[in-house]
Amino acid sequence: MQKYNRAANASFFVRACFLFDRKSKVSYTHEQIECVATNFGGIGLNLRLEDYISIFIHETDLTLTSEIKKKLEPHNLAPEQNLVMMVLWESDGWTQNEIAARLNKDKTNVARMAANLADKGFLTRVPRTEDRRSLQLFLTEKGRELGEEVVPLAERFHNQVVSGITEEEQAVVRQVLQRMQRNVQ
Amino acid sequence: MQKYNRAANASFFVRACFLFDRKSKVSYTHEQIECVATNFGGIGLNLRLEDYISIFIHETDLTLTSEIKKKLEPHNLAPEQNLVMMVLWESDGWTQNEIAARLNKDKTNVARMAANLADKGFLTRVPRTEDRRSLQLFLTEKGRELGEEVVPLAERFHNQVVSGITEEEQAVVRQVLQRMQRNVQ
DNA sequence: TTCCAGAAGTTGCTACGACAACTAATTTCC
DNA sequence: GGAAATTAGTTGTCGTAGCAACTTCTGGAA
Repeated sequence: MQKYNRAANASFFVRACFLFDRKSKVSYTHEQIECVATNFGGIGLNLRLEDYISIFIHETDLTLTSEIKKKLEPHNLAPEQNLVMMVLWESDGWTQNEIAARLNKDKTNVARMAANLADKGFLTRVPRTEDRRSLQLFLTEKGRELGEEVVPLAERFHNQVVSGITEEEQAVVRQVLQRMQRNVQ
Repeated sequence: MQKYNRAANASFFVRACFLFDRKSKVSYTHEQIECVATNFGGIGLNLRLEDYISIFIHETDLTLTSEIKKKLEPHNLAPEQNLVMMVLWESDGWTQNEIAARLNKDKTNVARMAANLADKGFLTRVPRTEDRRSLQLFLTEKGRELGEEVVPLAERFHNQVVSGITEEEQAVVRQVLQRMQRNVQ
């Protein structure tokens, strides 16, 4: 539950406020920051950690992943394993490589997830007769039944995530995140 | 480099288009989707993978992380290790627990990162005299010199990420992501 | 037909992230 | 003053993510 011992947070900012100038050349509105450190170390810092939007995106991702993880745990399913299952619930019989392409994931990880899901009895891995290198993934009855519970759960989670956020805002977020991806590639 | 063997992507969509109805109750604008599967399996799917904004956020995070990872690699620094160093470049002497609070990270992972960074010679871990449980992290000369190169690199990366994105758009993204985090907690 | 390039999948390794369970040091409270 | 609770840090485990190197299989070129 507790990532760090709570007192540390207060002490961090107390010491920061004590040791450093309260004023800084930039003003910040992020509420968790109580005061702004001035850099004495000689290294020119123009940005603070709170300014890096990539850090904020990362934290958001972790928060969302951690919550869906909790909801999936009772079903013996990890978040990314769930994505493999989601593809199969749309329709099964895809090869691991096709699943990897669909999910934009590394084939090695998809292979490990598929092996794990097969161990749990949610799917079977069947070598393709026309190409014995390929493994097709088919839902077992257990895997199909799992979908009856987990698909609604996933959709409820999505609705929870976007509740109170307008379609326009969602569109802006998608477009901006897409642009960020293009910007760095 | 190549996450999956490229042919699989084409084959996924070729088969999907062949097997499934091209029309669907919902229309999508995400360009990577060529056609829309209709669900035959009996499981009621109202959302497709492309609709889950959390998946999109996750992919964005992975893309950004992977790019900064490449840029940091020549400096023998991993992305999250870099965040620990960023805190220390602001000012050093924080305990591991304080660093964890500042970065909103699990103290176990901060401990391992600190040990790793100490092995690399970028910092030293000094037990505090007043409380011998705590380890304070201090930059070594090597660690301080690293900042001279890496801080500008990180700031250039941030500018690259947000280039062509207005302040207003960034504000919307921050506000929406914040709301999503609140929505699930 | 044989050989070679490429494709599908696997194994091993490193880096996180999260959690449980642990040691050791420090506070709290009776 | 001493037992109990709390805190800082560590170790182990599992689930991703990404990369290198490998085997096996396939299909195309000579």
